[in-house]
Amino acid sequence: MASLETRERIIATAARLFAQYGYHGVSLRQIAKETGVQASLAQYHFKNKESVFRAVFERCILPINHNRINKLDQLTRHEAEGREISLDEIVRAFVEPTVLVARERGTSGAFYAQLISQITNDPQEHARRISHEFTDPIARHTMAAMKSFFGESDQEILTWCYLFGVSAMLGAISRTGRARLLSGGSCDPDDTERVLSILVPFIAGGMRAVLAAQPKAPGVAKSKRRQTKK
Amino acid sequence: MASLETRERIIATAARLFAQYGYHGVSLRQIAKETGVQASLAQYHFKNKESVFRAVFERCILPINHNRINKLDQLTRHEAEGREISLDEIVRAFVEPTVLVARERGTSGAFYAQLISQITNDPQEHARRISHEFTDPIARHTMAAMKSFFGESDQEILTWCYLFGVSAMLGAISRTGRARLLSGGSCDPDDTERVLSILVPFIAGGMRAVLAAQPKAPGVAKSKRRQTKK
DNA sequence: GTCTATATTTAGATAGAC
DNA sequence: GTCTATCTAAATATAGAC
Repeated sequence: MASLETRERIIATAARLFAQYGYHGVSLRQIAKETGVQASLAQYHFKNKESVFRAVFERCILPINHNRINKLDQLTRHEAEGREISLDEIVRAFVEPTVLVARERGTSGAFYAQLISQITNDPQEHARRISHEFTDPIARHTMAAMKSFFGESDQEILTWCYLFGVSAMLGAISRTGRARLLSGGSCDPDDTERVLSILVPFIAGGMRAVLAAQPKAPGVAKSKRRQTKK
Repeated sequence: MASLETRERIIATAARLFAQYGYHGVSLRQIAKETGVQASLAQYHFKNKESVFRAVFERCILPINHNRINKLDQLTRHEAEGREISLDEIVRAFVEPTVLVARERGTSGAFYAQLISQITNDPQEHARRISHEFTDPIARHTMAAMKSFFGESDQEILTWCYLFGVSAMLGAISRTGRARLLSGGSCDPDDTERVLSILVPFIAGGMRAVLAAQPKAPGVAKSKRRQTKK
């Protein structure tokens, strides 16, 4: 087997195992064994566990971020051409790529979703480093796209709303079986369009309600803000 | 040192370590060492790692759940006495106890918050068992209190909204430093009243927006639903 | 690039002395 | 209840043959 092929196979196995058992729940030996290679070979291709995890997460997050940026930039272009953009459209642009990947069949998508879920709210150093490198830039990009709804000065509310939105999305993509269980079977986590049709208005509506509940900032003229209704 | 005292000290150390490094990131030996006892003593008090984790999580979740039930039942009583209850009040009743514990000073509250965050979206067996035992009952209790806002038949939307709300709360209590970082310092995660004043309308407003976006169920008379406005 | 072999640590768990 | 001692399994990591 060619070297590059082996590397790829190790990454695919690692994605599955890290998603299932978490960073510390998996050993390099286990990854090598389930890939069908020797442990020392995994250590030849990646020198340690963290670099395997980085490779896996990079594989997971790059296409999602690419997709998110494309959708956001497309909305920005439409706006420049005069069409009015709704907050719902921006929210959909930032949650849809992840939700779709999470429900892909026959790919590592479900594992990727679980990795994102693990990294996002984990306080550990290795998780913070990865989140900072791979997800902070796209966070800023998304927040910039939402900024005119929040008023230029309101970085605090914008940030909290973004973080609450991202977290809500994690509830939609993590495979705990809890939605089915608590709903008595009426929730179908695999029906992505249905999930998005609830998740998107939840996040966008939540943001609008927060804005409506805040006392208006004195220095910001009303005309400088976009309206928040659909 | 008395036996019960030692047991308690082990639990306190374990809470800190599990919160910091996750279930697989901690060994019994490490817990024992940092408690200042022999490893075999930890194995005398708890027979294995999972039972230590269970003891820690139980310690963490019982007072929070107790507080949540009290607040919800108080609202139900007020409603029986004729006062109209808002969705915001119910949401606050279910997020406030956790957010307050998460920001307590001088207790294990911050660690407890991180444990809840770990358990909630983790697909692993040990996490699912604990979540099922300790958090599903309170989830059903909370959803029952929200039911009249959603219509009796709409278990699906109610469940998704509850899960999105819980996840959004996790974004508010996990200590990743991301809020401060992305906001350029204007977010203060330790200002609990401020965080709640954004989190509560976010969740309640999200739920209202989801309800508003759904086509009305044909069999449910409008009079059977509570109004969803504040 | 892939393998065997091995050095070194650390893990979970138990037996038995006090 | 607390300790020492120890078993067994598994981890990371490296050296060196092919």
